[in-house]
Amino acid sequence: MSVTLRTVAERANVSLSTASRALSGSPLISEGTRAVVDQAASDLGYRPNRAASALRSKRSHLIGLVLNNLVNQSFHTIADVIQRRLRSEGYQLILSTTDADPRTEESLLLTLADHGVDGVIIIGSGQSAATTNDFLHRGMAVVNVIRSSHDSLAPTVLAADRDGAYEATEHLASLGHRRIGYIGGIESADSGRARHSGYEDALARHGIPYDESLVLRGPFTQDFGALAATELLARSTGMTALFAANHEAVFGILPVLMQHGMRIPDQLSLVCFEDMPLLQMWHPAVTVIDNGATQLAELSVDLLLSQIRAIVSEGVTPERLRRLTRTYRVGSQLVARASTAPPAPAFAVSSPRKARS
Amino acid sequence: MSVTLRTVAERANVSLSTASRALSGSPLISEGTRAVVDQAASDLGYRPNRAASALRSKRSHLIGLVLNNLVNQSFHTIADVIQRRLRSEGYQLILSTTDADPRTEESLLLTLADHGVDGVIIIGSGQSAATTNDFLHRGMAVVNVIRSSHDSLAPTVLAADRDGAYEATEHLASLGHRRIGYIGGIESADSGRARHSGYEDALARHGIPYDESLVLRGPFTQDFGALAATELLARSTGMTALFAANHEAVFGILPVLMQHGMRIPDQLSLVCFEDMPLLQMWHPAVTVIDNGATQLAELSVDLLLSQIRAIVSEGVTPERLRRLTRTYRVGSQLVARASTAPPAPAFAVSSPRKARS
DNA sequence: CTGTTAGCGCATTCAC
DNA sequence: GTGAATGCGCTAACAG
Repeated sequence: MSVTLRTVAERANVSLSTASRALSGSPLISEGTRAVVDQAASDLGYRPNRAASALRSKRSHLIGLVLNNLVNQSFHTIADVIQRRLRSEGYQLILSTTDADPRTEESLLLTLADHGVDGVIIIGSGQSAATTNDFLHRGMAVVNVIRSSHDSLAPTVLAADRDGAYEATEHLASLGHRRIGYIGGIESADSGRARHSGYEDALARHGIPYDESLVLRGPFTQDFGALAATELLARSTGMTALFAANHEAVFGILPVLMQHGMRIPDQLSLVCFEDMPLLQMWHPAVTVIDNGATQLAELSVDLLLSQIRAIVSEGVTPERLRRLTRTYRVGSQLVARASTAPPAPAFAVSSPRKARS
Repeated sequence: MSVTLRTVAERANVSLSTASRALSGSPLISEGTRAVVDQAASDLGYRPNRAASALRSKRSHLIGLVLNNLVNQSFHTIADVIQRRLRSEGYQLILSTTDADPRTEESLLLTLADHGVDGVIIIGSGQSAATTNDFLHRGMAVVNVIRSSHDSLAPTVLAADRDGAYEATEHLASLGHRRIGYIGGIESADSGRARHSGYEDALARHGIPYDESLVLRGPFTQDFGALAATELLARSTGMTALFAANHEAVFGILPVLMQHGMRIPDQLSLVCFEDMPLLQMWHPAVTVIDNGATQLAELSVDLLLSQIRAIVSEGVTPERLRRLTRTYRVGSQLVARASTAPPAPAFAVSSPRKARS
């Protein structure tokens, strides 16, 4: 009933294999026959059957993306970008969310393999290395993003969490702040740990003592942000600047600052991690560390596609796998806007130095 | 090399077909053999090859989701919900974004068909009815969401845009407001048109004359929101309430209101369309019309799955197709929060006082 | 360069 | 209930 490759071949008066080769752009086909076959195909409105093609060739033109959820700004940005890039390369994206549950993640990965995905991009728990390494050995491409996995043989694309946090803190210190509050993520999260140590390092570099009473770390939720901001404002810490390093918490922090009538940046300078439209339009516009979600996604796709190409040409060799294992960092970027300024002399704890250049 | 159904059959000492039937839960299999086959399968760690299964049975267990982008709050909420529901039913989601371009949409739909998706959920341009109707005739399930398509035979799930806008306006009017500003979407968008007419109707119902100078309609962008809010505040309209019916614009409107030191709800009552975390945490918390994105997604999946079941049992019959074509509305909900109050008589028309510190 | 042949792994006839 | 046989649509040897 429907038009298959056979129909096209008959119409073009060539064999099945010639038709197949012509349509898949094989080099060993004369220009003439290619034209004839192409014509026949378009006349008939031929569409290839991907399932058949995948069964035979082991290439489904499907890529799996595994991540926690789509609510987080960076996550849906990444999903959006990856999907666009892949489509332009002839791939489709199977999207799967895990809610950060390792068991769900594991089961999802296996299901993706059932569907014969050519590769997987995973923002994972770090606990599925055995499975994804097996994927690699079976000729699937794998890329880890945002979260690393120690035992994974696949390349990993990470955000520059430590450096970004360092830069944020440094920015504030350079403006003359010495009482810099920090609201961040939990220690058990890679990003939470890395950002906190960037904060610590920058303080040390500027000879500013680390003060626990200025630091609050907790879950990636709006509620925590609200709580933490309220708490920090309540304490008499002499805080003149705040670094919000927990993205989800920002949604709780901003309303609280506003509610307390904090004048930004006069009373309090503010830097947030991860840019978003809201922060640009805020009054005043908020200085941020842009973590480069778009670039993370782009690089991931690049690494995935180059793996797929290598698998096609070289196959699965130990040497190739060895070359694969590498960590990439996408640099973050300080976007200075109106929410940061030198501390108001009257409120500053120490005498304001001139910011060094 | 890898373990296939044949391996399982051999291990269980049954034929290929028996193994197949046992694993797919066919009723004409004895309990004993089923147990043996199941055991063999799990011993071997058997995983079915979906491509082969799809090729043979025409069921891929893949569903396509077509939408504009993942940035819009409602869109990624819907994608998230749909994906979860489908996974729990044994389906995987192929996600495709169109940027609202009908040509991209068309090509995407065809590609999804190439992959043999069992069904498609589409937030579309309304211009792909011919294609999706063809899908229906070919035994694929189709559901339109959020945007209707006049010629589509598939069921359509819509948000209650008019009623929601009516309710929002009514809420303000009931509080005593008579100068109610409106920032909405363009007339050419279904939702833009529907919400505007809900606004008009509610005004009429309360005997409030429609005043063009209070109404600004434009594209679904943050920039438009900022512009529109600035403009409305600049005009001397005596506006005491504002209905922000353009979701994307809200991100522009809020900062401008804040920037101008508008006291909400004292000087201005505010209602927004489409709820989100930020609005709950705003100070004051913003009254919204919740459009029920989650419910829209849930209902869409229900309709899709029931179609798939019907196709399996009844096949593609004209009667079934006729029964299919139906529009569903997910009611919206007014969530009254702190941003709406009766107009303050003394300040209603006078110029804003100094912003509080 | 092109045609012939042979399956990929599975679900589903049809017999028994 | 179970097995044997067939082919879904396509790609990839293998010849020529």
